[in-house]
Amino acid sequence: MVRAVPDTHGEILAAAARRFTVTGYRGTSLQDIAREVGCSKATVLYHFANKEALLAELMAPAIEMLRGLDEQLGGLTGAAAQEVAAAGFVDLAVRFRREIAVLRGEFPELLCQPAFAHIQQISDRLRDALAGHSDRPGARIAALVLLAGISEACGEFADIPDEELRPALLALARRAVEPVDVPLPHPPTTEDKDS
Amino acid sequence: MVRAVPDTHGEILAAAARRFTVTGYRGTSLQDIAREVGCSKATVLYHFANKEALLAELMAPAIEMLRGLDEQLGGLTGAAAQEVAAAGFVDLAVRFRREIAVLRGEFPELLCQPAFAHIQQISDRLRDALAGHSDRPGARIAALVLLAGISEACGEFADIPDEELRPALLALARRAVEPVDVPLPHPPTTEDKDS
DNA sequence: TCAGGGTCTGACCGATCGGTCAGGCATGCT
DNA sequence: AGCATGCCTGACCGATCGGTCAGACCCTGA
Repeated sequence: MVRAVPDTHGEILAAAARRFTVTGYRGTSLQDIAREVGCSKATVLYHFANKEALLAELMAPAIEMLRGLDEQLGGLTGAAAQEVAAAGFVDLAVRFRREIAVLRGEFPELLCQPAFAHIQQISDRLRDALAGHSDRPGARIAALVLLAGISEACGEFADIPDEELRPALLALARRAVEPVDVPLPHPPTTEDKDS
Repeated sequence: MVRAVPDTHGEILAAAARRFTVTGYRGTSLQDIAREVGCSKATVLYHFANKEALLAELMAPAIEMLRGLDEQLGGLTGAAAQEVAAAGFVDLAVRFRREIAVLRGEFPELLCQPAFAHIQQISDRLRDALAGHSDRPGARIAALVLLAGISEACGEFADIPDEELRPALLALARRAVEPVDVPLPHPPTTEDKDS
């Protein structure tokens, strides 16, 4: 036994992650987290400035990976952007499915908080890339449904190992995105948007 | 002017629908709804027994349609079940996108309430049908992502007319579901589950 | 004119929320 | 021994939540 040091900070973080995935961010009180750790609510607030700071520290790795994907997507367009966006987001969703599940349905309110300032813009760009930067409604709808569906559903795949979940989601994403029409021999007419 | 009768009941219902779609069920207080209507919180609770009853009356038509779809799905299997489930759920999502958006992320807690007792089982059967009643992980994952994605995203399509949204979602659903392998001339081997 | 029922309201309730604060209690350094 | 520091706690705070209640305000019919 090298160390019996309690590491309360980490325990609180882990307990919060567990509770948030079950009852959501707003549905979990600091009292709940403290009870799960076995300490007082004041102790939770001793280790974290406030509830939002707890969430921010919990989401930091996922957000960093999302930011990295956004940079990769910077110069890409069309089918290349679709492929990178799909593979990158599937990777992110599989690895951080627990963290993403925390945001279940509370995204709109949460990303108003300063800690998640640019997430909305990043996910907008991610959706555009997945749609092949097309403005056809079908492409945008498919991209939005796919992103929302993977985000929403990945939390329920806790029993499926990563090496099985990842290819299944990726195959689904490749089927689901509306193929971009650039490689067609004859360029599309202007009526395409209304079809 | 045949009637200047206020119809406060209906106004409260409409205001609640508006607020719920923006800030969610738990994120909307009775005070918020009362403020939007222009009456007191006590008036809201005069017309509705409690907050849950308000939600139940708001969701009733959507739930009834979902129940009807469940009955249709009763005797179907394979590709037929997939097609009916996809078309039926897309119809439901398009028509009741506002109501479905209310449940954003609060599904797990809400369907514990007695008013939504059997919704969980119905949506489970809907997912099974969409997966062609296959137990392949890929099929179940695709069905779950599709249902969650449409539910989650449809609330953001307020600006897209029904006649445009419906075929786009239906085409996406048909692309996204993993095809059931019954009609194949050569029956699949047992390794298919692991591919 | 008055009684009665439907509609609405302000005041209030207990519970719970996130967050603050003074102080207790070890431990280790001087 | 005395002191400082880090960790933790119970008690408390104001705000807000869903919900209750007695009574005011109409309108209508006898």
